[in-house]
Amino acid sequence: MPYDPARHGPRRIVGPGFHAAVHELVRAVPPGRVATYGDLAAALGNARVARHVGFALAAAPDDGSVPWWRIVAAGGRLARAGTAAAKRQTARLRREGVVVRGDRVADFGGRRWTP
DNA sequence: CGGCTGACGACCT
DNA sequence: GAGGTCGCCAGCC
Repeated sequence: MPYDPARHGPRRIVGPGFHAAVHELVRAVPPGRVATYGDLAAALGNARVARHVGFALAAAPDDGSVPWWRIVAAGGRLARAGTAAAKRQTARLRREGVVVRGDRVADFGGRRWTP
């Protein structure tokens, strides 16, 4: 289906360096707080590229310089629930005082942080 | 240059 | 709630 502004809304270009831009934003999330993929995508100018935020995190260095564990899916859900990555994320969040029940962040409304 | 690969989100049945 | 569709596009080969 071709792009149709009436159906799909205004097209916005994310542009090159997207991963780096995501990493920058993620570094700004304070400890004990969480942000969503969609929020970061919106902050980057295109709410539809939430997926790419995820891809950018997958490519992020896992050395602590990018706190990827503070990024959750819409509604406070953990992405990739049940995987080893999700377990690691849960452990790291709890270490910061974030309560996680099952695959969800408790009190998501109060924990949510947006750029 | 073409094809493939994806940490999502909104919406539908 | 559970499961499927589709839009979205940078980065890597």
